[in-house]
Amino acid sequence: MLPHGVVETPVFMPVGTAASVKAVEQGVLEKIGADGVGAQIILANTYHLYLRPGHESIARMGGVHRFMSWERPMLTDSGGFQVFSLSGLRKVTAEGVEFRSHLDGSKHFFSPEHSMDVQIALGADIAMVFDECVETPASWERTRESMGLTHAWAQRSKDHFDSHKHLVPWSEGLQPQKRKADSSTAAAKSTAFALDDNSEEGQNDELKGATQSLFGIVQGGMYADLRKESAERLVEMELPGYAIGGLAVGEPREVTREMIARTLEFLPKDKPRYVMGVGYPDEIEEYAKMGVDMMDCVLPTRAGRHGLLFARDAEGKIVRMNIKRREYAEDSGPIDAACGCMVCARYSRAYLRHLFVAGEALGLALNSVHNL
RNA sequence: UCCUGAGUAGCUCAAUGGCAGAGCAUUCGGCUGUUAACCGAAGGGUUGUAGGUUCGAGUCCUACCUCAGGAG
Repeated sequence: MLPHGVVETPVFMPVGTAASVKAVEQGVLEKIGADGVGAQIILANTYHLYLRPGHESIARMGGVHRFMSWERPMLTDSGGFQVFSLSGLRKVTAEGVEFRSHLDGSKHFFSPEHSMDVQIALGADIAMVFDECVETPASWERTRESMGLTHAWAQRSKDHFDSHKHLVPWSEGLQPQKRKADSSTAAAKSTAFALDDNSEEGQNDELKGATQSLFGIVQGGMYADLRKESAERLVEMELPGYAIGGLAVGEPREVTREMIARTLEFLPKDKPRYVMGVGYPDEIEEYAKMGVDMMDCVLPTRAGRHGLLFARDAEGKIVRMNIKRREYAEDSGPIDAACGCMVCARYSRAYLRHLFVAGEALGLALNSVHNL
């Protein structure tokens, strides 16, 4: 149970880094699916929102939910990955990370405690522990050292979070989404979404008791023994959910799958298990079948903005469609006849190609919606 | 009719007399906890035409053609 509602799993979370799932308006995001139901939960980013417009400003504006008018659950990434991936000048110590803003070069310092303060202020339904993502490839020794830092930071994140988290944050002015309750999140493997704005009375009261949650992040690079150690160490902290981080950073798919499998077996099945940063549509399907409950990825939206669409061939296999290709110039068919999304129901490949080639913003939005 | 300026890739333009290039466009590829409506590759030329000078001419000279501006 999250402050802004129930999330049915397995679930894919669109990435909305700067309080925006790029090119997709919130009202559309809520109902993009074939069944008229859209994203259940989105991801926003601590690092980016801290730098701009600033978490304190967002808190004064009523939190991310009210700020961006998103009434459903939201998860915030802790900023650890951003510090790793885009801050050229950074200094990691046991205390935290000193880094320079990619916007203006100004110096900043993130500790686990500070990351928690920012995520709490943003009003995240689910916050993530502040972790360090090790580069790939990295030696076993380097990976283990980094993993140890992540564990220490996870404990500090939890200690700080537990004494500061909010009840139903910043949502006084917005009605929480009312939807069918399903407490067995990890067990629910149905792909049918059951969000319902007309569910029974009393749902609001139940939601009001929900607090922000903090998930742990398993690291350990590409070493199964370290993955096991990391998972066990985090499970000892008794967090409400666990993520598998540090994957899909350049390693082969087989390695990703292997690391996920070798981590899942040490994570409790009755809590959400979240693989961060994946993936391709077929990967999402595969990992969900392996028992992963949550995934997020920029791919559907970024690829969409870049003209790469995902569709299924006659055999149901996922295929890539580069919509700018000449062959679609007068193709009156939908992206994917079996898709049923609001884009496939209405627009042709030829039109989408035209929009993309002409640089029309609508094309970016429609491509993103289809991929999501 | 005369004067001036300009003619180089599909377009807009570079290139001290010394290997003819860029941007855009075109065609294709890439994208995994977003610095990304982004990044990359490829194709594309008798440098307006005809002569001349020179070891060597997109570049200098002559004539012509086309376009723009000006004068009459």
